[in-house]
Amino acid sequence: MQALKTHITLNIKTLANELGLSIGTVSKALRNSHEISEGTKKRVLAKARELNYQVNPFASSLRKQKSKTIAVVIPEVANNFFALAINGIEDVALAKGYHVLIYLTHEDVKKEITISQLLQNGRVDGILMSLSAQTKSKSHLVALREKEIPLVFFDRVADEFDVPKIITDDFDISIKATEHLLKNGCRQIAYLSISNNISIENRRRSGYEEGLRRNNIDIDETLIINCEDEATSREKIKQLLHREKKVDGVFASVEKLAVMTYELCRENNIRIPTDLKIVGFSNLYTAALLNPSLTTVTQPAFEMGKQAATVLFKMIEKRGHHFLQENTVIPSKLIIRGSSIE
Amino acid sequence: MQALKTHITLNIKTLANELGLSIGTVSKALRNSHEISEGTKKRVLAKARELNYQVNPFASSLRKQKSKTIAVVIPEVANNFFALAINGIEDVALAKGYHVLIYLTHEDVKKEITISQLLQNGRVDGILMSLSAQTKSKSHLVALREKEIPLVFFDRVADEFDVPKIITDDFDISIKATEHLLKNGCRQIAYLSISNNISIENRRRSGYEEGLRRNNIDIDETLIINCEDEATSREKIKQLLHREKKVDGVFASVEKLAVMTYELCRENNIRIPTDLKIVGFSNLYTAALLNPSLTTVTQPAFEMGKQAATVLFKMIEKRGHHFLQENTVIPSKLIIRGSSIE
DNA sequence: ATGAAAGCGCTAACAC
DNA sequence: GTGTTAGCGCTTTCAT
Repeated sequence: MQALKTHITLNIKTLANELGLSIGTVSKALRNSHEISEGTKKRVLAKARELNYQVNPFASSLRKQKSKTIAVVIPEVANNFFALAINGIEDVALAKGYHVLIYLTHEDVKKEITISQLLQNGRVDGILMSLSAQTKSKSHLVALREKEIPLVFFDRVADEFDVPKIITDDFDISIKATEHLLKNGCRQIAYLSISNNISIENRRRSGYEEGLRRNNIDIDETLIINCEDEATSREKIKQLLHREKKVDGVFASVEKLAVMTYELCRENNIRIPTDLKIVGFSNLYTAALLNPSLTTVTQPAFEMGKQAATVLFKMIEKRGHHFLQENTVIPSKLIIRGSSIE
Repeated sequence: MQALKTHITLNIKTLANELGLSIGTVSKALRNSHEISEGTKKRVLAKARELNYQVNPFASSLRKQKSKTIAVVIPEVANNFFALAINGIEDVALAKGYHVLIYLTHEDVKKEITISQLLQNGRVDGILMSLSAQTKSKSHLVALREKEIPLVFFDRVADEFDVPKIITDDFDISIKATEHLLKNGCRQIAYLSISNNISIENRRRSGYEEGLRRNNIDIDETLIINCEDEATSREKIKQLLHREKKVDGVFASVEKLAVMTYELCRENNIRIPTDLKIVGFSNLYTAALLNPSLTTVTQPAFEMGKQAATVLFKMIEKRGHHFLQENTVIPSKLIIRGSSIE
């Protein structure tokens, strides 16, 4: 038994009936086809507005095999970098008339895999992704590629994976940050890593090591702390701060770890910058107001999001896959504040 | 010999052909219908997994008139409150198998209206919204209601609009915050308002006024600053800090304004808390690390998001029931830190 | 327990 | 310049 229709659905058919036109004509008029006379177009548009007619997106998507939607897959949203990147993405998407679906992995590769599977069914025309700290295997990404869904990485990228990537100059800026600490007297500089599985991380870490090397400082593996596991990283950093051979500098590869170090210093009466100097990757908008103000490597988060979306739309529109080499590097800034100089 | 790439779409029909079943049977098996024998279900599921078959979401949505998608419409994402709220929302949505579209108004009511229009076409099954500071007229919301799209407000709500609302105890906590400043010696307390058009704002402001009233302090309208316009609010606050009759306390209704006050105090050599005491609504996770640490009214952002989504899904599932009275109030916490006590 | 078939609302190829 | 119609892929009623 068919459910009673309480009110007539406002579809292209009712619109056509109202106008005494065929649905084909109305459809074309709505899409501003050159086949249709100006007069008819005007009439149709006026009626559509009058009745507040909206095209059914599912019927349209089904027919056209396009969703006008992109997905943004990121580890976290309560993070200044990603929040700003979303702003950039949304900016471009809005201008293109696209919708933005958001998926959070919470740094959990299992979620990343689940989400990647969800996105294989054509729900989105393209995907912007920043990998979770846990991600090692890339089979879920391969599956996406096999479905030929345009994919762009930003910030947390898989180097060996052949898609466009939007990154910052992690290596160079990390050298700069490390040398800045060295110049300010640090000799035992620890590196706080968010993972050792992701390319971004390796690039930052390599920059740190290169910075030491250039200044003839031996690399001490025990100063490189893997803070992948949120639960244990606090304890690891605490131990680091209390080790016999005093640590006098910390380079944090992500904001969260810089803040954690601040908290631990406070709890353990370690003075910044006197006892310990700190530099951290961060888009914290209160960096200058911290006690002491935090020296940051500030990423062009908004620009990176914007650029990532721009490249993705190029791929979506050109359906050709000649963007594989397109790697965009946008420079970060080292902003020197109180935490790294006396 | 490589075969020509014949683009065979993996749809329910190919799946049915592979299995030697009808598409109807396959469809039912996939949805675990009781009409289908266990054996067939197993066979279908196995094959679906083997071929990595995924239901086409648009065909399914078109047929079922359900999108399995909700929209979140918020003023900003680079804001700790909203970012945490999204976490809560995403949490619930994921568990329900729903997708989350995100729309940012950037506090611009024009964008809010455009977005509301976009969402009238059935693209989403429900909407979670936090109003822009500019929003006065509600006709765009009326349109949404006329289309019978489930709608839930959170945080920035329109009081007079008959939909479920998830808020915090703005009035009570604002009294508490104001009285806290009074107890600590403030007599000229300014209130920084993000708008005078939105209910949330009125509730916070009323709490501030009630706090003064209870302590027999006259309300001075010149101490209530409307910071709706981002461009001019910095200047307004600056003037406030320099007025003849010295301001000795500031209650900021949103995080951004508290931070702005910090910045201005620094620039103008005003000492916190000696010269000026500050309390602000904020979910800043570095509040304790600021110089001085910031006394905050901390909202249960994650919980509010979660609750908002939960109520929305109730509405979506029960189609046309009466949640109109359902107002949920989740208490905030006043966390006293260095900016408000000597 | 399975199959056939009618449409969900739209677009585009083709007919006039 | 306008109309007709065949699907897009799926769900669901009804028939078997």
